Amino acid sequence: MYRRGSMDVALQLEPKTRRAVGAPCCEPVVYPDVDRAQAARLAEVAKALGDPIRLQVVDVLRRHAGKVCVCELVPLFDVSQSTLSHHLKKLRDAGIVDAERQGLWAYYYVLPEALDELRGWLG
Amino acid sequence: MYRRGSMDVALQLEPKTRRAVGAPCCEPVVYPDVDRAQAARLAEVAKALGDPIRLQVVDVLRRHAGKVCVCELVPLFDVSQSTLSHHLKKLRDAGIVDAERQGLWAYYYVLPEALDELRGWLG
DNA sequence: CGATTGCATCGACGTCTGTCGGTGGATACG
DNA sequence: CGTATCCACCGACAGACGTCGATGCAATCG
Repeated sequence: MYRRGSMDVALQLEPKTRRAVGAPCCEPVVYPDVDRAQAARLAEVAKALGDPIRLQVVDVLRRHAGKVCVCELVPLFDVSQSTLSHHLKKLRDAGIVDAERQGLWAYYYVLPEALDELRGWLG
Repeated sequence: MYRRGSMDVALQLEPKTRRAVGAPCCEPVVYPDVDRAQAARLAEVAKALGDPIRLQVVDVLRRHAGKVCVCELVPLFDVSQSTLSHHLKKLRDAGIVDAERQGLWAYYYVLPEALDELRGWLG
């Protein structure tokens, strides 16, 4: 529903010219707030990836191309289990991963759409 | 110098099997710390993009495909000039943008390499 | 020269974040 | 049943973050 072209902010940025003293530097440019929602969404995904541990978790899940048990994730990182659980929640909240409980274990996997959105914006 | 393949964490993630009680859930997996540096770098870039204003600033700069004066950026956002300057510094520190002073004005532009790195990791 | 402008930096503030140890609930084993 | 295990959640706490107004500084204008 977003994504019309890419994220067209549609700015009129004129090359700057000398201006009269007392006049403001630049004409104010109207900002289409349609894209703010998408910018907020993209930033949310980027923010979730903005921690080395979370980024590596996503990397492991993507590479594994399957569902990975939390107990396999924990020994990969030098943080406590509760901290890793906290990171996994952040990734879940950002819609980057999801989990599936299976008996005693929780299996995590990547939801590729969120990453695709970001990659799409990156070009 | 990084980038060997992509970011190969080279994990041995076996499908989980039933284990004996008293034994730990999973064998600890050695983690090659070569990739931690790259993960830290990617996370640094992602973190810098993890704010809606900064992401939109980068969007404007990329779309404009040229150097944009700070005074043209300021009216686009609902934050003070000092706040925007702070965000621009964050983007500079992350290596995503750079600036060039020209007389009284500062012109910002995107350094595409940082974004390329992240896009490369995203697949 | 003095005044003004564009921009970065400083100091302050409330909030968010990453980390931990501890706790609790659900499930599985014996 | 009791016990052990996996995992999410709950404080707590130090540090980082986003924001602002004020200040500083260089460059330009008159």
